Order: sequence, then structure tokens, then C-alpha cells
Amino acid sequence: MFNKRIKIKALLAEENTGFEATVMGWVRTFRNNQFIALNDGSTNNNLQVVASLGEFEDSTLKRLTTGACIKVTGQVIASLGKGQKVELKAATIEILGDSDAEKFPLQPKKHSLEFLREIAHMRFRTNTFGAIFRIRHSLAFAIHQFFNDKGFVYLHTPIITASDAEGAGEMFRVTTLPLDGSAPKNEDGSINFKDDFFGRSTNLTVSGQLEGELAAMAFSDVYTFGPTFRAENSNTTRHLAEFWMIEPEVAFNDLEDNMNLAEAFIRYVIKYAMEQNKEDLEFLAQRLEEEEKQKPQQDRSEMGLLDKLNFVVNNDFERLTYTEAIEILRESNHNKKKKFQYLIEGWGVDLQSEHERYLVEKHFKKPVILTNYPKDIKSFYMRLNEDGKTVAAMDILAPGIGEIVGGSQREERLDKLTARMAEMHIPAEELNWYLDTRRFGSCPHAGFGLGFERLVQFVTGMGNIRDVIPFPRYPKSAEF
RNA sequence: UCCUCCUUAGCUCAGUUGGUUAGAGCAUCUGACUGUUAAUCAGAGGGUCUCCCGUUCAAGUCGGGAAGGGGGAGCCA
Repeated sequence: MFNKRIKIKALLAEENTGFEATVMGWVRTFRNNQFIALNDGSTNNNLQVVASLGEFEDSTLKRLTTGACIKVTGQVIASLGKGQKVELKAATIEILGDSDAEKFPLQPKKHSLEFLREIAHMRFRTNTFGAIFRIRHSLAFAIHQFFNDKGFVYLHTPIITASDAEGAGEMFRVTTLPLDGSAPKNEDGSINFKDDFFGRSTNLTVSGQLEGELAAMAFSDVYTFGPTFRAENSNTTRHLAEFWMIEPEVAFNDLEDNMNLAEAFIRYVIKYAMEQNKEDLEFLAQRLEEEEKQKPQQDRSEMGLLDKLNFVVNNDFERLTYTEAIEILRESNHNKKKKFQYLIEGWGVDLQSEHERYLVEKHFKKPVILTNYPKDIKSFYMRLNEDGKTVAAMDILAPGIGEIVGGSQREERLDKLTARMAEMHIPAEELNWYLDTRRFGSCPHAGFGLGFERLVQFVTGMGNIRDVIPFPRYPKSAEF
């Protein structure tokens, strides 16, 4: 029954008319007791279905409410009205699912993103979220295509991990032990995990990087793309407790290769979305433009969404070292006039959001790659530079959303790595498996982590990360 | 977790120095019209003013607390 259906996107692209077609979808509006705007999610554009006067029972027409699901068969004809090239003249209309108009929460009008977030199970049916999630899909697909074309192996790293030494953030505990206090305890009162499901303490992964490195020491080029969990109490527009991360890890790459890969990757996936989701991006660009008009002049961005994406695709990112960045910031008028909340005085401190924003949005006005940070503000696995005080790290900062990529050349020298771990009080015995890569055929290698939702945010122009993942998880929120 | 702002109809919002029966637009319902494009026109229904405590003759309005939400910061991707 269903396989004769034609998707609305395909039907709207059809050059010919005068043939019979069956469509299925959800009613967006029903105007004038005759005109159904029908959407099936294949595109934001609705198909106009015409139910000619007198040809349908009143009882049927009454059920054509916003949100109802219907099946229509009829003739595809050139539209008699303006606004669309073709329309479907209905011969039969079957109601597949009623929608009580008094209770259906979506109305043919503008809704706030905050309201739609409360009905995330329904928001797919709006133009905005339709566009966002089709673009999200394209980006995900493009990611696999990019790496596949380059001969990378897609590695599935575990979601449940035993290691708690990765240092990437607070973890969610995974256990089958009872929570009522009856769990077995050690002599010192701490929980004894011997009888837990895995016989040890386990957590949800915060990163697949360490496992990625293991595989890179065999396949040379690998990447992961999967869910990641952080139990940080972060309440911001760019953090989630459950998010998707892309983590390539490449043997024989140094920091510069790593930057080149990241830049090529970002360009590729954006370009892909621009080709595949032209209409959706135009819709979101329009939406953003109207939103910008509500803001005071000084807060408006200079470039529209499409200009911004084109700019990123066609221009190199700005590359500079942490030391150079500090110099620019220290010499900036902004700093001299004490406009930063945290003034830049010396070398060695981590940059605040306001500093990153200044560099990206005011000084360079494009994505920036910062490299060679002081070792003391970075992770243990990053390669120590010749100067002995910086590491071969890189962060890519994007306008509007800040850090989109964090990566580094890894420390491949066993003695240097273990020394660093000792300094940072990371128990080497727990990461013996990781250190084995440095013991048996170690090699220079590099990789990075890219937050998928931040990428989707950048491409769609959405301001809040909770609006670019179907069902966002964040503190005090795990509905749906 | 910290700072800050917000919470009034299904949605988006007005609501004056505290003062009778809390308003508008959209949505919904009823009717009219019938080639509409967020259709139009007429009418109707719809409120525990987030919750608790307090001040007062009187609280949507003032004070305290809680919950939820927005924005910013930190942590980071």
C-alpha cells in the first residue's frame, strides 16, 4: 500500500503534469475549505493539495486539521493559483491519523524556540527544525564520506569505559549495584565494585581518543563518530551532557598535518551541506536575518549565514601560536582601555571566552587556529615542544560558538609521557594498555576532537546547542 | 556552580502611583464567503496572573523563599 507513494520533494521537482500520484504527509494548514498545505518532511516546501468544493464529505473536510496525517491520491496539475508551479487535485483523501485542533500544540504561526524545546517530540514538524535536522543528517553523512574517501577506518570505541584517568571531565557512573545503600563496601567504607556487573567501577565514555590512538597504531588513519557523555554541571548555549564527537587519529601526522586535516574536514562538510541543503540553509539564513533585525545595531553580525559559510569554505583559517595571541591581546586597545573583565598581563594563563571572542570576532573576523599552548593548561598526552614549556596543541575557534575543535600532536616518547603523567598525578598502572602503544612501535601521531553539535550550530546559525540535537540532555533535563 | 533577567489565556505579549468584572493579537470553536498562500469577515468560548509565605482594609502589582526558563561566566567539544 505504501510503496506507491511519491515524496513531496520529488513531486515538486517534477517537470511534467497530468499523471496520477499518491502522497502522504501531515497537514500544515487547511485554507478556504479547499487548499491543504501538505508536508512529509522531505522538504520544507509544502505540496498544495486541492480538495475541490462539493467533492468531499463535510465530515472528511472537518478532519483536515493542522497536524493530521493524510493520504491523498489525485492528478498532478499545473497550479491555477500563484505561489506554486504544480498542485495535486485530490480524487481520494484518506485520514490516516486525526489531530485534535484544540489540543495540537503547533499552530500555523511563529513559535519561540524555548516553547518548542518543551515539546521537542513535536518540533520536528516545524520548518525550522525540519531544516536543522535535515542539515544535521547531511553533515553526519558528509563526515563519513570525507574520511572514507581518504581511506580512514571508522572505529567504534566503547561507550562504557573502565578508565577514569582520561581527565576530560566528570563522568556518569554505570552500575547495576543497588542504590539503597546495600551495595557491598570495602573496609574504608567505599563501594566495593568486585560484585558489580563488570567487576570494577565503570563510566560512560568522555572521549574515544585513547582507544582511537590504539587503532591508529595499526590502521594508520582512523576516526570515531559517536556519542560522548560529560556529567559537568554546565548550563550554557554550547554544552550538552550527551553529545556526538568526531575524533580522527592519524599515525605519522604532526601538528601541521593535523591542522590541515581539520581545516579540510570542516570545509568539506560545510560545502556538502551547502550543496545538499540549499533551500534549508536559505530558510535558516532568512530566519536568522529576521532575528538579527530585532537586535540593536552594534550586536548584529556583519555577515549573513550563507556569506559566513561561503567565507569559511573559501578562506584559510588564521593560524597563530598562543604566545602570538597573548601578544595581540595584550597590545589591543580593548586590553589597554581595560575593557576585558580579565586583563591580559602575563604569559601562561588560559584564555577566557572574552579573549577568544575578541580574536575571532573582532581582530581576525574568521576562524582561528591557536597552537602551542603552555603545557600546564593542557592534557597529559600532548607532545612537549622543544622549548620545554609548550605543547603541540591546537584549538580551532569559530565565530559565535567558540572552541569547535581541540586537538594535538600526541606525546609518542614513553619517557616524556610517563614523566608528564607522574607530574599530573595520573596513575600509569590504569593506563598500561595505552602506554603499550609507546612501548611497541611507537610513532609520531596526531588527532583532534570535534563537537558535532557545535558544527551543526555553526552551519545552521542556531544560537543554542539544545536546538541542534533532537532530544537534548543537560542538567535537570532528560525528557523524551 | 556563580551572576543576571524573566514567569499573566493554547502561543506571543500589554496591564499606570497597590483599588470594582485582568486585556490585545494570533490560535481554537460557530457562521459567512469560496483559487486560497500565516486567506478574509462577523461572533463566541477560553485565566488557580508559576507555587508557598508575608505586608496591607485591599496584591497580577510590594517583600521573602521555592520551582521552571532565558542570557552571561566557569568547565569544555
